Amino acid sequence: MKGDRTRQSILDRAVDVASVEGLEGLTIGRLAEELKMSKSGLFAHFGSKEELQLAAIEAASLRYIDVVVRPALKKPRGYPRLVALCRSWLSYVQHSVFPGGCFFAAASFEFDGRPGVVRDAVAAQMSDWMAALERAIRMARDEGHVDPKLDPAQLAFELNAFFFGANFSFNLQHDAKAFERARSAIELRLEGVRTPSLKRRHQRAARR
Amino acid sequence: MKGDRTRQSILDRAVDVASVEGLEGLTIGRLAEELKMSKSGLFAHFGSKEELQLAAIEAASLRYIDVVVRPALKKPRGYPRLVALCRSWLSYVQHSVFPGGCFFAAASFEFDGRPGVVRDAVAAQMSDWMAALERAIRMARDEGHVDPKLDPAQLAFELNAFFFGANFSFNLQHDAKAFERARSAIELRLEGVRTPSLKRRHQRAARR
DNA sequence: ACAATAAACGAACGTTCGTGCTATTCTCTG
DNA sequence: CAGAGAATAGCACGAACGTTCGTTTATTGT
Repeated sequence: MKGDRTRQSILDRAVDVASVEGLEGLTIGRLAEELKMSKSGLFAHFGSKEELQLAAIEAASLRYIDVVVRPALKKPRGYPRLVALCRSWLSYVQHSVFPGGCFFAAASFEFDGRPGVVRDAVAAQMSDWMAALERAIRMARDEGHVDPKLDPAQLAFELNAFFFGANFSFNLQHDAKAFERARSAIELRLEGVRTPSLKRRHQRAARR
Repeated sequence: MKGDRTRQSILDRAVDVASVEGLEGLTIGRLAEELKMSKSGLFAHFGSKEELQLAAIEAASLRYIDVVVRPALKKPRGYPRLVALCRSWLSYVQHSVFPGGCFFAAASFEFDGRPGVVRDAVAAQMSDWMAALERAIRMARDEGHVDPKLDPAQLAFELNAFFFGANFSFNLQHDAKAFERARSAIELRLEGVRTPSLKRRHQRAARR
């Protein structure tokens, strides 16, 4: 239907605006102006600002999954997929998939410390993401690619922190070395828990 | 002057509100209401909302330095001071020095991707903080407490990322293990670059 | 093609926003 | 203790906010 297409184009724009101005700073009037439609026409699609915010979070999540998660799932489970996930996260920020930096990082820091359904939705999305990251790590452990004593939640915490750090250095500080820093932090940590691969063992054995 | 006292109490409240609602969400009317004074009376202290925001950033910085930086400076330079800095950062968030979580983390993610003097002020404060952190690391290196090949800016990036991660896990996710996670991440990293202390060398030598 | 339905519009609502004025009250100081 | 100057209050402003309304224009199914 026509309405669905319009709704989608509204949300595409809303997500971009919100990544810059914040979900609270996102305004119906401004959005309508940018899309050259009436406030009331736009408003009717959602019924309230809060519903618009929730829909924007949902739309942002789809884009996020498309750009960050899905490509990494093509890699074989275990270490390669985990590395791919980290790589695609950094490139997701580097290529400004959301013009204001990572939508969810921004939303997380905007709504922490404030109650409400919007905050709950943001927290839920972040939990989903952290769970996905943790799952990738657990698989790498179960495949024997990393130290079996490794706590997946702990590593997920650390990797996610590096992602936030990269987003911060790149978008606020405009640090040219932002991704270099993040990459080497991640690499050091991952190499630290990696178990020597069969291939490498064979290589070492062959050398003798 | 009476005005100075009033101004200070306004800023104290403004900083708290802004840490929850954001610097943009901070509103003169609401602030005046909470402080039981008139909008215009409050307004006269700053002349514009932007000036209020800048003053709030300044006030938040003073509180931050007081709570995070200054206590750590009492420790001897080098590794002890670096550890103290990390500890006081975590406790600063744990004790909700700002009710909405770290003021500067929130402001950083609110204003990244948006131009203007407020953003510049936030970025400058964060640069100062990162420089201070880096300095503490460099001292530890110069004192011979950590690996001389260590890049201080790199470690500062990583520690700061862990701080953001702790703030996120604690304030948005309400993860009970937030600080445990952050602490062990920090400890692992610091122990990794630490040079064996003289004391420990003596201990090891004595054991033989 | 026509009736039914969906989508978009324009105008207005009451509030709140930041920002000016002008007047009043308070607080220091001589 | 009086007068100068700072601090605060009161009121009004235009603009923007989210929201509601009745109406008009498009799109759809038959």
